[in-house]
Amino acid sequence: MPRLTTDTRAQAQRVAAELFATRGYEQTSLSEIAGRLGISKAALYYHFRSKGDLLRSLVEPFVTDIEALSADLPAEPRATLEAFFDLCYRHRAILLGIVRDVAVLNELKIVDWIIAWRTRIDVALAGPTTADRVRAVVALGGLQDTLILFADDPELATTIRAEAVDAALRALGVPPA
Amino acid sequence: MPRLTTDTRAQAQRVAAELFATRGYEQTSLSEIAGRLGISKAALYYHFRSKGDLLRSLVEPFVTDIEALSADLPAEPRATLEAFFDLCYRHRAILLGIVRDVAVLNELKIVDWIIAWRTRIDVALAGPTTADRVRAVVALGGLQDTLILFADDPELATTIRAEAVDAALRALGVPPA
DNA sequence: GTCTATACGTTGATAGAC
DNA sequence: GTCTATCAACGTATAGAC
Repeated sequence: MPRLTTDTRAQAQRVAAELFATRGYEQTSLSEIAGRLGISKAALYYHFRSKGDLLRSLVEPFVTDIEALSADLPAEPRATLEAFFDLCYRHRAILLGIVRDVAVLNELKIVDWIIAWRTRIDVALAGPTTADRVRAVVALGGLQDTLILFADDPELATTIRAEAVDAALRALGVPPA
Repeated sequence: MPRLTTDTRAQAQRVAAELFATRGYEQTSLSEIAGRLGISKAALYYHFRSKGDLLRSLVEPFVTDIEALSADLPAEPRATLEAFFDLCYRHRAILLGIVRDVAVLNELKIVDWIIAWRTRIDVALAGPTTADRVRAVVALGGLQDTLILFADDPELATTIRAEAVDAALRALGVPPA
């Protein structure tokens, strides 16, 4: 017998991710999540120690993937930008949630970690000086904004990806191959 | 006799802008604002009808300036990008607050307005097709990210501005003059 | 203009029955 | 695993004295 969605924990994560993405973390109450699942708030506490714990369980796969990427960055700038785009695309649900309520990064206490990670990619992409970093910020930041502003566009992973990577590459100031 | 900071209302706005920028809107309580001012929570309600009203009073000048710019856009892409940067720079305090907690845009009920305004600038800068808009998003988004990530850098308005505008211009794909 | 006091809702979280 | 019941803490907002 195939089990479809029997796992309450996984369902709660799905619903939470969706609500966080639209309302933001703080604006989403556990009552609301429980309500959608048709269970009580207290039942949620059987599956998650706290609200922050639920959030952490969503962000964790994202963090793991980022670690993997930044530990093994491609040599070519274009490949790096594509890998970055694809990674953010895969985790676009939780990415939207974070963008919607950046303050959660404080709660997660991973702000320093994020800065370190971004800096590593920035330097690898553009170089160590401030001017280099500015170019990297425009490129990566712009690329990421694409994922947010075209979040609902069905062509996000194809047409838009290609055009966005091209634009980011130009922003970087890398001579065309 | 010179009046320095006698106006409680203005002081409240100053403190609120600062707290919103660091904690985000929802995370900032009126008690905290009142506490910093050395007055009571209730006293705040003399100056502002509600918490949302206080927020609106901060965002209003930003909105006004954006209206002015988008009603009279420069002809040259570079000038447009510079004007956009300078506008965001002038209002960087409240901009940071919004970024910190994008959900406030729902509260302000200006989401549709923002989308319309961004679209207008995007089209003027790059053109009407989706591909055009992607380039514009990378350019403007990247530019704006610069203001956030280098918010504390003293060279933001000078060196960084120049480098960022150049990068955004390249992202746009405009042939160098 | 600012205060104290208070009303009233909602939140995250816990205890204990089933 | 899920429930009901309950908690303390904090939120916005109001009433009325000074």
